[in-house]
Amino acid sequence: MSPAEHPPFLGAWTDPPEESRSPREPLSRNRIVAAAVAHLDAHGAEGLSMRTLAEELHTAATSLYRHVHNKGELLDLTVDALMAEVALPPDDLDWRASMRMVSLNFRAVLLRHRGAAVLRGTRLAIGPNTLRLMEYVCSKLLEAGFSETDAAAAGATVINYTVGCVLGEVMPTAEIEASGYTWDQFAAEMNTRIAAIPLDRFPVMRRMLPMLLGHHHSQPFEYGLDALLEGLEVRRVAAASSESPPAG
Amino acid sequence: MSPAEHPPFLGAWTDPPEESRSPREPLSRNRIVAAAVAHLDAHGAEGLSMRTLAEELHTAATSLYRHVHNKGELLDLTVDALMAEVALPPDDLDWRASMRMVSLNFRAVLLRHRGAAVLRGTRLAIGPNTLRLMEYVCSKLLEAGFSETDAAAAGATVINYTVGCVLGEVMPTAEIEASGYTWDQFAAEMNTRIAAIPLDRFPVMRRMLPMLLGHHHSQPFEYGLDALLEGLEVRRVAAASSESPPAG
DNA sequence: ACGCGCAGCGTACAGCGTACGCTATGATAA
DNA sequence: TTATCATAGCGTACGCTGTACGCTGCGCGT
Repeated sequence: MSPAEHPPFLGAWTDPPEESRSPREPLSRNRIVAAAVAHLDAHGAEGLSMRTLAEELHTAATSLYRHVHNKGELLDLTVDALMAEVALPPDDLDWRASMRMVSLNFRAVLLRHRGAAVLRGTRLAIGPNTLRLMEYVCSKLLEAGFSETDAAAAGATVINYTVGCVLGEVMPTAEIEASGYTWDQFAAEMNTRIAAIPLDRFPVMRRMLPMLLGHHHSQPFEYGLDALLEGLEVRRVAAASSESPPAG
Repeated sequence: MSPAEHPPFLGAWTDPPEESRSPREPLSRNRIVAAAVAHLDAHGAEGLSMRTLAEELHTAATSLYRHVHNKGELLDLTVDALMAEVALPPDDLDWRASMRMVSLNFRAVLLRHRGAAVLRGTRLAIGPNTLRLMEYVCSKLLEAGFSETDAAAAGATVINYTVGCVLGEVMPTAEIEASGYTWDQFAAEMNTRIAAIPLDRFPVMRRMLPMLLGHHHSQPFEYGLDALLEGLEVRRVAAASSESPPAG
């Protein structure tokens, strides 16, 4: 039973490169999704193909289809998997602090996974982790006194605002990475592109575009978020007081 | 010179189907972009290929490249072209009414062109029409008394909120159209999918998901928009009063 | 009348998602 | 132990994509 006993016409016995001796843990949805997240993080939203993904998993492209109906489903699973990373605030915070924190955490996760963030903007992926997040947001709003209609609107508002902002923040940097520029080169390029456009039709933008594109830090995001929450609070107390006016 | 004089071995003389007698107006960026918008409106974000687009223009695919560097540029031009449709409010409105109106108009345009709306969420297209819109928003905010930093943040907030919401509204309907379901079938499908998920872990969502997905009307959007504007107003007056405190 | 520039196009290629059917492996029944 | 069978994995192939390249033929300047 020693290796030498194998008939030579089958070829010299060499250990098959390593994968069949430690028989490589089997494929699974989770392993595939994890690899997809990693690939998106490393190489951005473009250029994730079933073939390259399979290669990273030391597998054939078509093998993936045993675990995933099609690429679309894989992307949806990937988006939902990301949502699991969003930490939910502790229970004792009031609704406003909770929404603030969940929005910031959400944004942080999306910025940590810029490639997948674009997908979250584009695809409707309602999986368990997404539901967990929305469940938290809506129930917190309900228990704070928002009506069902208002809670739905307010929750959607917070989430949509967050996603919209992250897309706005991610797109420029995605563009930059794609073009191989540095931030400064890109800013210069932008300036020349602005200068090229009918010259003085946009005096304000000429000064402010860098500010609008260069969301490196979270200050503008928080500015809008806090404004939004403040407005929601006003509506909440207004609704609460008009709900039981005879008591007044 | 009558048609009958043409030598028969070239085939019987029939008018070349019509395109070479009225020699079809020449290709141009504008014509291509217009066709792209039309195609996106008619067939959704998926399935816009250079070949199909060329076919609609009675042209070969590669001819398009005489007027457009690549597909990406075409998509950017398309998005920017859409922005021209956003009507700007009359001059005499105050900043809040202006922002409200520009946001509603913006949303209306994106909903009118659902296919292209997804692109606006994904691509960074800074063309003249986009700049015109941002120029208006920012200058209105500046003249209302926002500082440059705050105007940039507030403007970005309004725009990003609008885009984020529209994406949230468009995605479900896009999903529906793609799957060929009706709205009711989709709702039912969603309910079964929710029911399939670990059953009672999401009691709130079970009731509220239809509300969250079924944004047929603009009420939730306006709810959040008005809240946002109210919060921005609070910040504006606070900044204005703290800017000249010695006068108090 | 001639020549040239350039819009338009035909062909070709690499890469994509994925349907289909074979193979080999590991669990189960006898 | 041997025989059976389900199924994970894979090789091949098809139709589609974006687009590089080089030809063609029309329209304008001379």
